[in-house]
Amino acid sequence: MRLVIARCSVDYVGRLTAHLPMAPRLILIKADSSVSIHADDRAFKPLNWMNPPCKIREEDIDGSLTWSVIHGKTGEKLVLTIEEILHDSSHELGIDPGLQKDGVEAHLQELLAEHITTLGDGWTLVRREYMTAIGPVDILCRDHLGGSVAVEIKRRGDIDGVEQLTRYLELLNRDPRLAPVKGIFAAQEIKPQARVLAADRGIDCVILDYDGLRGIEPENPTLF
Amino acid sequence: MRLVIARCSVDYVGRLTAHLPMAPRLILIKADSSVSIHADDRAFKPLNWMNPPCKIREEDIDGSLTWSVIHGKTGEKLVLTIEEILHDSSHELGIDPGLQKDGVEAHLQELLAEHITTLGDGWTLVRREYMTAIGPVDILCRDHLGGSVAVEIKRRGDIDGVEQLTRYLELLNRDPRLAPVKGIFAAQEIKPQARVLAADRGIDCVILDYDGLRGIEPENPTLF
DNA sequence: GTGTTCATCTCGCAC
DNA sequence: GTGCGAGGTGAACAC
Repeated sequence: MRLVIARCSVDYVGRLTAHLPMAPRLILIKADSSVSIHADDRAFKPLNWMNPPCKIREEDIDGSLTWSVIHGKTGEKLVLTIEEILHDSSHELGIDPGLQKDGVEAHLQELLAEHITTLGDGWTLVRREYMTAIGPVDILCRDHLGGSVAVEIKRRGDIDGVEQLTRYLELLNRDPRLAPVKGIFAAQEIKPQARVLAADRGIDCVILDYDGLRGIEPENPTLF
Repeated sequence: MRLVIARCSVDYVGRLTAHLPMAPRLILIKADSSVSIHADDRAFKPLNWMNPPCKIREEDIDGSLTWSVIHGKTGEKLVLTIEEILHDSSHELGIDPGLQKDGVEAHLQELLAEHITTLGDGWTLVRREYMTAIGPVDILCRDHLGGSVAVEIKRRGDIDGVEQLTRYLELLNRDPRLAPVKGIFAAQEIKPQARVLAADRGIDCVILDYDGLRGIEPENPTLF
């Protein structure tokens, strides 16, 4: 990884056209040749960048330094014009062991499938990721009377999720072995608008208690 | 901006729980106190980060360096345990003049509004951003016969955009001053599935020629 | 490869 | 503040 602090201007031509006026910035050049330009705020997003795979060509034209970064597949172009280099250092980092995550949608699905009776006594799991022509339904199960129920799981329940479940239900209800199929929209948090739309479509809403499903004290986790 | 290359492990507890094992990485500490941890690949996304507003507390416990970053509003926590610092430098950058963009949806909307006859001879603009209860319709106009037309503009036309326009049309058609309202889905590129759904809903699709609208040679832009 | 969906999405804007 | 939509979204996973 090469760290450069420099006064530079940047031009990007690709999915859009963008320009950064001359100013001091951080330029990150990583081992995969990807380049990102950072200002002195915002943790997440660089001002400008080029994703791998790409190639960097360094040129010295009329005493002004120019770095051209070209994407290998799309031909997108990022051109840095450098007026003054204030810092330049390189470091060997090696490949990263990577991030270990917990608490995402897949895990919610897993937990709810394991504890399907959370939705009602006597309910049984048919299967997770029940395949349909337009995609997999998160969970297909049966209620205590044997009626089919399709469950759509989201971390945060939005209007889109209700639309998605609606499309699944429309399709599933064409299958005589399943019909009639009820819908349940399950999420850790459901937006009011999504709740209204769900009610209008005859879909029940269920709030998922992540920690409860894990059987852990429902308390804010602390590190130390 | 402070640049630190260090062997570190990272724990994040907040919207999810995540852990990075001990390894050499870049730690960026910006002027707004935001922190991001980068591996030696991927231009865009840090391995881990904390957005502003946040506070950093540095501690030296049992000879091992610990940086705790806590978000000011949500209480999210990022804890860095540092084993060895390989590089540490600070740089004054000042505030950035910012990115100038061109070619986004707003500009497409502007251009199409200016050249509304692109959609048909004798068509007239009613207004851009026509407000409804569920949000603004990109363009409302009238065709050569005076019939109302709602236009949804996207850079890339996806199934979501068709759903969105459908909701607007449903609402607009309840207004007796406007009904019946036709729909047009306009984008630089329209996905086949979106096209099928639009056809099914009686919505016309129009491909927007960005350079054509600008009156510029429809050629790939090159920098030099 | 293309398509679909998730994300600690981030970010901006309007109400 | 909250909601909604855009993003050069990026990234992962299925087909």
